Amino acid sequence: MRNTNIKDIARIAGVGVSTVSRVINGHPEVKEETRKHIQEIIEKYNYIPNNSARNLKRTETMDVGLLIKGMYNPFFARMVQSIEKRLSMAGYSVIIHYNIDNSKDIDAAYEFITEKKLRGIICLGGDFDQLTDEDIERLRVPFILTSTEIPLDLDKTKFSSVIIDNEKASYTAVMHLINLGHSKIGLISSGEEDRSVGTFRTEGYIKALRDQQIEKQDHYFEVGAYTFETGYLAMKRLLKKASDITAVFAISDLMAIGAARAILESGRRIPDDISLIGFDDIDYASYFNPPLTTVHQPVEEIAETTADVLVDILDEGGIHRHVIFDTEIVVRASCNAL
Amino acid sequence: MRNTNIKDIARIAGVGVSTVSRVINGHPEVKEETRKHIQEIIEKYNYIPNNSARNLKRTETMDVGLLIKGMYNPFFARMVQSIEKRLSMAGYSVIIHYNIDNSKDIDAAYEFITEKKLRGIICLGGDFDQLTDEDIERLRVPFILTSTEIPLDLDKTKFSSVIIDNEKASYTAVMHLINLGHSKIGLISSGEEDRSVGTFRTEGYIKALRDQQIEKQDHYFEVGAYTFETGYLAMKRLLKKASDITAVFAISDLMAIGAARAILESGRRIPDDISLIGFDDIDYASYFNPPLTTVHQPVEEIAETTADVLVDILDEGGIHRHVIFDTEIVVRASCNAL
DNA sequence: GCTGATTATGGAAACGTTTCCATAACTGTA
DNA sequence: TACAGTTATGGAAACGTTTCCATAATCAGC
Repeated sequence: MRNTNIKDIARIAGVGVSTVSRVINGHPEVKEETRKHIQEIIEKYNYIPNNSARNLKRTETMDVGLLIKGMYNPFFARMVQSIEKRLSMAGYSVIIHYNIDNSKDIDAAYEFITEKKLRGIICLGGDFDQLTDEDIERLRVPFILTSTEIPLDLDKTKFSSVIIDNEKASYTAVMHLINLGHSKIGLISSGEEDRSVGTFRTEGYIKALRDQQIEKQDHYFEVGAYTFETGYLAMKRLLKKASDITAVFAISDLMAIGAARAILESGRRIPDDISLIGFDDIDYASYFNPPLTTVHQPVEEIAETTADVLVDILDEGGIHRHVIFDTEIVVRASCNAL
Repeated sequence: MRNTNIKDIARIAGVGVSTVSRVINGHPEVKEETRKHIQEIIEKYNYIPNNSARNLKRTETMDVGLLIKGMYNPFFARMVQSIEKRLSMAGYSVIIHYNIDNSKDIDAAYEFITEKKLRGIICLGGDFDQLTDEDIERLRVPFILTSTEIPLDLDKTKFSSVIIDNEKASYTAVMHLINLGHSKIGLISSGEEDRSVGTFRTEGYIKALRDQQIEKQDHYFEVGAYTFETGYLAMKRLLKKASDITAVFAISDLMAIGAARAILESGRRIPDDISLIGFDDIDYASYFNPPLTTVHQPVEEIAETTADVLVDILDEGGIHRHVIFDTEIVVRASCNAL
């Protein structure tokens, strides 16, 4: 059975197709009476415009892409939900895609956009250090980065970003530990090279130590990949080679909680023997035992802003912008004064 | 600048549009030589077919919907990722939507399908107890349920489901506690009525007690909503009115971990004073302190099967089916023998 | 009631595909 | 060489909209 189309409605209502089209799209130049009449017919016959035809004619879709880097992560999951909510309220369909193979994130974005004819794209995480102006130009649609680091030397008017200052956030986390009297502070960071989220959080750690004239020890440093498992493993290595540390900063809550397991397994207590601080402030953090002190990211605001920026550009012809959110330490029970 | 279209390619290649179309769609009746030639032109000009036009002509899209019930939940987040992976490999775009308002899930599904012209829909969670055959008929596209309970008296040939036996799983969890010597067992379930996931898990609890001739105590029962917070609050109430319980079964890990916080805050220890068992086996369960004994759901297999069923129906004309996965208790450190 | 301006409406082209149908170009056989 | 049968190709209609342009209807001012 063929679906009813605009012609059917026009015929039944005894008007032209253009008038029906105008009613559907809320154009003002239709007589109130006619509008009502057509509206009724539409309701009665349960008519829903064909999106493909619409998109074809308009030469654009109402689809936006959400490219998510890496494996499952509760912080990202939270972002996805809030972004979707906002975007769908604005009438857009959100097509998600996880870039889990190792293709360059920018290439994944390009393919995603062209293949699905997306109107815009939001990248959640990912590594864009090698990004060039040409890469962005090639995309042809609004490009928004979030939860990642943005490269230097890029034309800032050609893309948007909604991020935090990772170095600063990290600095305050380590300062928190130092203020508590710690100087033997382990670091569980991520293994990336280039200017990534991980390297900036590492920078913050280094800077805090330097500012406080604490000598940086290379063997206090270990690497994971933002998961429980890798945090656990990194902590085990750390405990073996740096058994004198009194505090640990893990650059994600997942890794911090993984590390906690290793600490506990070794017979040490948190925070009595080792203080522990994480990063993100995912829900898990406050419900961990002991409740985890961590760096809070305003995930809800970040997500909403990210979506709003895209909608503003798409619907209102807004310009690209770069917003940086503040983070704050939320003190719970996983750190002790020395 | 207009995008290159099939006519451009045809003109440049010196062939008809239909031949180009045949090449694009891999039809066999094109001479190898011609195919090669056209292929080259396509590559050279970076031509990508317009999906809207294609969809319009074919009168169908390549979009499938993923309707997610309720707020952020790590179990669902995990499912989303695996389902997307599978579906996108099969060439489908996955449009997500969270049904967070209180509209009936089946209505949300209907709107989602018609509005976006979806080829099929997967519902993650949600309440479908009032579902009728007519509701499903109205959808007109393959309808797959997962992580929910499916109503009785429905024509099973008209939809698919990929689920677990909630009552049985719950039964084994409580039996585990009973076998450990517990008889004063608190229950933190969900507040739904009807035949929902929560009621079935409650049923399993009741059945286990009955089978072991343990009298059911109404004040051992509390209600939450699958979140840390509600689990915490439920446990606080439970502790107040049923301070003699020696074990608690929470029907989701999130609630179990929330409950753990309340137990710990009250000065009691886990498992020494109170044994605790959860449900789902999210990643966090094994990294909680103490590691949480829980009911393991094979989330990866469930997700993959769900996606595969949909693809099979869509691409191979497969029939609807109903698969039930086994669960198992994974014993960790949150339960003690009495 | 006439004019000119304004408002409301209808017709048809165009968006970029796919596919049916017709025909051209080849094959192999007699 | 002629023919039927196959294979390869091209043309054009159709999918369901939106929007431009033309025209019909209405209105205000005299």
